[in-house]
Amino acid sequence: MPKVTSAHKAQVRDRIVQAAMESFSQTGYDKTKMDDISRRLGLSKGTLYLYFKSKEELFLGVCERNMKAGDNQDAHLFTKKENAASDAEEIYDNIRRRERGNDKVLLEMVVESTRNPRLKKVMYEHHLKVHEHVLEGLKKKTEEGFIRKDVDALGLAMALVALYDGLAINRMLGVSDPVNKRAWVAMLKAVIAGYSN
Amino acid sequence: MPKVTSAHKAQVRDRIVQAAMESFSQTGYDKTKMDDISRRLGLSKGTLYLYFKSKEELFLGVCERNMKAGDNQDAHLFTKKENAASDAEEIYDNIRRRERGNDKVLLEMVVESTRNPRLKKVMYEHHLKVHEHVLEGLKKKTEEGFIRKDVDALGLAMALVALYDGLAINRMLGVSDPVNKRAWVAMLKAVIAGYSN
Amino acid sequence: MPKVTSAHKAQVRDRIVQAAMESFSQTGYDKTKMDDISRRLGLSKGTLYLYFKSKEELFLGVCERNMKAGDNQDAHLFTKKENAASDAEEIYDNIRRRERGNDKVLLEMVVESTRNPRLKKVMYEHHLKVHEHVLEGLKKKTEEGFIRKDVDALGLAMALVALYDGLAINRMLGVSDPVNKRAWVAMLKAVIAGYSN
Amino acid sequence: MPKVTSAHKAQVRDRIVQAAMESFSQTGYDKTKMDDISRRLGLSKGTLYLYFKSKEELFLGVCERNMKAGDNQDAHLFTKKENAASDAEEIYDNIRRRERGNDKVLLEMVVESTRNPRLKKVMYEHHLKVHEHVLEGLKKKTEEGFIRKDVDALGLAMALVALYDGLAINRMLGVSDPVNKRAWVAMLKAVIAGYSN
DNA sequence: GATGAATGAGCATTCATTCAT
DNA sequence: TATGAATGAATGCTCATTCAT
Repeated sequence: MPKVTSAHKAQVRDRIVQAAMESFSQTGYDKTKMDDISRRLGLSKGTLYLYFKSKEELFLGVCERNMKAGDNQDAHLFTKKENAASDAEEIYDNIRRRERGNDKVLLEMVVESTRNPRLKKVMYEHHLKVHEHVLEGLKKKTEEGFIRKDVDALGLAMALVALYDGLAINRMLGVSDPVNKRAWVAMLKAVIAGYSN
Repeated sequence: MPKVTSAHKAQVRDRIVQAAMESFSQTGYDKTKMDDISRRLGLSKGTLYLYFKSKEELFLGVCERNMKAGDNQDAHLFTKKENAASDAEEIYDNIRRRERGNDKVLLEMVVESTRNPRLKKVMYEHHLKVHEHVLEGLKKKTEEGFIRKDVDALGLAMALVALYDGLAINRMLGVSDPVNKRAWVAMLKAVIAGYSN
Repeated sequence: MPKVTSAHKAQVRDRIVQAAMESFSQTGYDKTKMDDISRRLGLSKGTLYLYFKSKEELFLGVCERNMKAGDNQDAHLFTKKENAASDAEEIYDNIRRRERGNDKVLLEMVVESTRNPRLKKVMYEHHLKVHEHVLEGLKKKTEEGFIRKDVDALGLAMALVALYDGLAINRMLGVSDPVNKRAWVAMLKAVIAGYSN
Repeated sequence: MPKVTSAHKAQVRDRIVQAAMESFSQTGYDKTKMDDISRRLGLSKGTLYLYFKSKEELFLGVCERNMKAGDNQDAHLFTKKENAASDAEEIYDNIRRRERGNDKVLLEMVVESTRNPRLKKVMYEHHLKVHEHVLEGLKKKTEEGFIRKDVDALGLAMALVALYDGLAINRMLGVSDPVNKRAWVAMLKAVIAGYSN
């Protein structure tokens, strides 16, 4: 995937992606100028084009990196019914921590993806992976006897991800994290109450 | 707010907003050209500026209209525990039906709102209204004895809205409606199982 | 010259020219919008086009009117050597009074005339008339024996007009009227001292 | 003030100002298109914006340059009474020579300055400098005993400048240089006759 | 005659991209 | 490799002018 292979190149490429992500986050894809990114890096505009063929390609680079990060991190999951509330909070915090800074680009990415098939594919596949990851966790809990066997685990996994994504939208609109957490907890408690043994 | 006031003018204004919404939905705010919108309408570019003093103002017009539409529509709610699944589906379908065509702009609007305080305010306030609306429904169900009294109704209301919003993101990424509905149902069943008497 | 002949028409035409002159004075030809003029008049934009075929034509109307106004007014002239200073002041004041409000358009007109042959012609001819008018005055004074016979009266006449025009430029730049008058008086005293008997 | 600083850049900047001056002179500020200027230079439109951030800024660049040029050049002044006429002619020619090409923009500048405070300031200050410069010359002549001590030297200096400016207006209107010179000479002879010892 | 909504050519400005050094 | 000056297509917005009512 990297255009250039020496260690140094890979490093520069990484710095560019990082700076681009910050810019895209703050200003949005369209409103971010290549100039902004290069200035943020202390590099010349021309250099960006040594590593990425176009602005769009750079954006895809950012997206791909975001899709990779944290892929395999283990989400902490429920322990026992009584701890539902505090467990739920911890889960929320964990996910939040992982993506510090990402959230705005993520939305941006979703919006862009409706017009960019390649991006859509990358994101769709990543989404599936996340679903599977959560599903994995749920299955483990089912095997441990924590969750009832007749639950639609995949449906629930997808819903949990969607819930989290929806709270990201709240955050964009200025809803504070504690309030979001409250919504998350209220829902998770319902899930545990309803689906656990 | 309307620059021109006669009945006919209000109608033209509406057509413009409608066309703009379609364009913004399909192409995104930045990539939509004023020319596109006017061409879609069969009007001249100049005319747009008789009704909206800038592209941004037009976008806000679209946003405000979206925020208004369906404000007071009653969401069908749960009937009895046994019907949980089919009720959930119906709710989902109801909301979906209301916003046909809107979903993409909505995301676009969220993204833009992070940079436009005025838009952010409009959307935040609308969000609150939606929360209250759902809360109202939950309270009625609580009074009817369908939902347990110790439930954090507001938290749950917010979570339901967030869940729905999150599924909108899924849709953007190409997740099919039936699959989304499955996630929604899985979650709602959990809520009913966990929170209803 | 008037496009329409009934008394009422002529009157409307006059009001338009007057309003246009004010607008052109304040904002300059290019920056003045037809809208500004019509709004100032409380007439519709379309109406302007019933009286003038184009913006440029309207500007010419303004110019022609300016060129006509005050053509035959008699400038007060020198009385006797001893009164030179006060006479000079009075002359200056007289001319000033005549053109209240005009000065800015006049400059504007000169600038435009370099690109508009028809306007140039109108103004050039007017200029000649003014020269002749002043020349007339000087000749009378020569006959009265106040001015020496060997003076180049036409050259002097032109110079007096130019001096006055130059002071108009000063005014544009913010030089106050008293200061301008001082310059005028200093020069006129020299002329009287040097050329009178 | 220059956006770019290397030697080569300064040179390009100069070429731009020069070309802009020519265009503004010929076509006037408003009617000159950025395209015209860039085409005249054989540069792209975008390049202009590397050196000046807007059309207005470029116009100010032209103005500032015009205000600087020839600031300290010494005007030849009167020698003796008998030479009044030829001296006057020479003075006129000298000033004329200095400003070849400028005259139209100067008028344009005056007109614009009534709407642009920054420009007004630049021009007003330059005007003062010119007045002082001429005053200096007159004072020297007074000390040399050529001019009478009781003359209002500052008033006279201002009047001389105004006379010259007024002749510039004549030129715009198509009055030929010889004719203008005749007016100038007629007036200067009067001054010398009236004010010299 | 009068109106003012509609028009669309015109223009300043921006910014992704290239390329000579 | 790295640079950043130069490019020019693209686009939001303006405003003189027209014309149906």
